[in-house]
Amino acid sequence: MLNKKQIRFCLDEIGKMFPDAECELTHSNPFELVIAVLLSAQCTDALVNKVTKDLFQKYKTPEDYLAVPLEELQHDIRSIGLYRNKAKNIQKLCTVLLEEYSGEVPRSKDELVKLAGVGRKTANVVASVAFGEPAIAVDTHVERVSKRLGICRWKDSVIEVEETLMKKVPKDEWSVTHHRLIFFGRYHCKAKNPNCPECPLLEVCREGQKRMKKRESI
DNA sequence: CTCCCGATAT
DNA sequence: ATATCAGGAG
Repeated sequence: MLNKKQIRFCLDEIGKMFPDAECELTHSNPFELVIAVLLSAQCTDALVNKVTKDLFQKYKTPEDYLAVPLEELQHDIRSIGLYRNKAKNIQKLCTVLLEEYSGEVPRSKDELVKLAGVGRKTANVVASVAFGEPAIAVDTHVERVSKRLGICRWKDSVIEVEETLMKKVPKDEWSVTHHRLIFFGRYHCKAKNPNCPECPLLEVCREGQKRMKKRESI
């Protein structure tokens, strides 16, 4: 496990690598962001953006998503994958938005996670990106990177990872750090071929050092 | 825990 | 061919 100083080093170095890390899901309001993040489960941002380009032209409001049959919405998001669950959740979510929140996206995480298809990660993203609340959404990248670096333990659950990050990262850096960890995981510390040889964190990364040794022996 | 699921990179 | 992708619900 990394100590406080080592974690500070990691955050600073990752900050240098990705100073402008931000949400890559295209959206122009909180409602579009909720839809985009919901769609992004187990799917790349690039593909979500490709689909939402047309989707957001056709559907502007919760009413619009409820005005078409479920099958039509399924068809419109089919290329995303998991489209049956996602289409159903979007219509459920829109119903609740209209009935409980007069068509607006609620700001608090507690309200957000109650919406269909919105779990802890999505709620954190929306709270952070749309409403400026300090939050650390733990997705596949944040989890993998935190575990490889030794910011948390390998066996930690996503909630434990989130709690550890909130404890070890200053609150005013939560949102930036969250995005930088995603960029680091997406473009450098990738699931398949992490770029350990060119990693500025190699000196503190046990996983990276392990992988480098494995390379030498081949 | 399993299921949902197509697109893309490797 | 197979792993992976800004997960969530039952």
